[in-house]
Amino acid sequence: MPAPTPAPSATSAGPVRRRAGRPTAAILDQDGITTAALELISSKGYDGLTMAALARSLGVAPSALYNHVASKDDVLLLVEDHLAAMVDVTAFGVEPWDAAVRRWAWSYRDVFSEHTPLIPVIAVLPVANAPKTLAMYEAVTAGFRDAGFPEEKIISAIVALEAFVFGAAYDVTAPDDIFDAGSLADRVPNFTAAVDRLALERHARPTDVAFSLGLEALITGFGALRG
Amino acid sequence: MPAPTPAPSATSAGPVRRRAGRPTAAILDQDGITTAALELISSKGYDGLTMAALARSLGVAPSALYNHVASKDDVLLLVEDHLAAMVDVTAFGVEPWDAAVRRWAWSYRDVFSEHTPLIPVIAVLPVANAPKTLAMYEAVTAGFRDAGFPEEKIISAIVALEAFVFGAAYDVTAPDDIFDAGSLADRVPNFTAAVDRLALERHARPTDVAFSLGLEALITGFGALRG
DNA sequence: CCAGTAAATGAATGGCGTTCATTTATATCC
DNA sequence: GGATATAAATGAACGCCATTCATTTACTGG
Repeated sequence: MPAPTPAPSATSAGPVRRRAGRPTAAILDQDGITTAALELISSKGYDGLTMAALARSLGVAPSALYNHVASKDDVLLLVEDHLAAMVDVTAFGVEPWDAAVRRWAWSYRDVFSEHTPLIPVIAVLPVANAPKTLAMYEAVTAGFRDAGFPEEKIISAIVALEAFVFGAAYDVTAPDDIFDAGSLADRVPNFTAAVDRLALERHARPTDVAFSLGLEALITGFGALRG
Repeated sequence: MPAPTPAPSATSAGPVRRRAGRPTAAILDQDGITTAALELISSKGYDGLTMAALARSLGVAPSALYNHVASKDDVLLLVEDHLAAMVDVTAFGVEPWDAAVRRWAWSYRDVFSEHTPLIPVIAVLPVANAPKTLAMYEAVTAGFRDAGFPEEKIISAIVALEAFVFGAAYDVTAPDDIFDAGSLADRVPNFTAAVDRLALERHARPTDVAFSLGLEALITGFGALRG
């Protein structure tokens, strides 16, 4: 009898109720799969994360994974939810609103800049199946509300900040010379001059300068919305 | 004798010089490949854009494509560069700076929200091989410079705006109920209340409200940097 | 007319995610 | 305590993918 396909979920809502006999000690579970996937990603990168490699690192046949996970995208969702729990939301309710947003956004960007292949998945998948991600949103929402944000604007502000964070996460992964115009440089003099001028500044990583610039503008702009 | 692999490029720098005899009328070229790819994307989506399908739509064997393109990523770069030319930069130098940025950013987001699978490619690939993309950057850079922007901040500001645009492009594609917490709703009361409150507003698409909110904050914040 | 060469072919390769009939091992019910 | 129900594991497929390469085709400059 074929095993039923599990519903897509980053964390199952506790153990499934048991009707009749079943093995006590299953080799696989979602936590183990998540851990193995994270180890594989950190050692071989996302190109190395294949269902076959994941199964091999767990000492199991690839098809066995499908008893615990509906698809490879479901594995990515498990990983995403694990990472969401690593985003720093502890400043909300402790530090002032602007400092809390700053800490959250920097940490959010740093976590996902190492995991940009997840972004297309996150952006499209409902949060209902990602409890830790949901917990992050809850903390941030409460922080905005307690800071006097009008309730109807909170989600929009978070969505805008998140969009900026995801885009900035990609930017971190870009090669240093991405803006080198090469042989076309003389066709784009203003752009080339601006790129060269920025290169003279030796303060911080360009990607961090850009992130700071945008984030501070967003914090200032959104801060004015508070009642 | 095997044909040489073409260098990755969104548009070759004119026809390759001819040493000896060669056919005058090649069936394929980069323009034709780009056009066929765009048609395929618009009819079948990015899942339907395979090298085999692309070749079939051009009446050619898949391997023939590799005489004109180095890889599938190279095809995506061709498509990206075509789309970059559709982004509206005409307001720079004509309308005031803030209005020009507004037009550019909205148009940039709208174009790429239909082509989010390109974003991971764009974010990593050097602009040297994408002349139309480079032309867009040139127009925007000149607009910032003429508006009195300090030269060392121009690229950072553009990068920040672009990050926001790319993230927002993903947001456009998200399902309407992406923030439905489902059975976990009572665990995240603040978040659920804010989501419900936003749903009461019936003015515009939520994704457009969030984009406008973020973009106006960025424009205001960056506008203050002008000399 | 011959030599040179870009462009097209078609077969082959290796990898991928996923499916499914089957087997294994156990916990509960009678 | 034996029969039963069932979740979990297996291993062999499947279809699709991007890409490679030896070979053929068709043209043109010398």
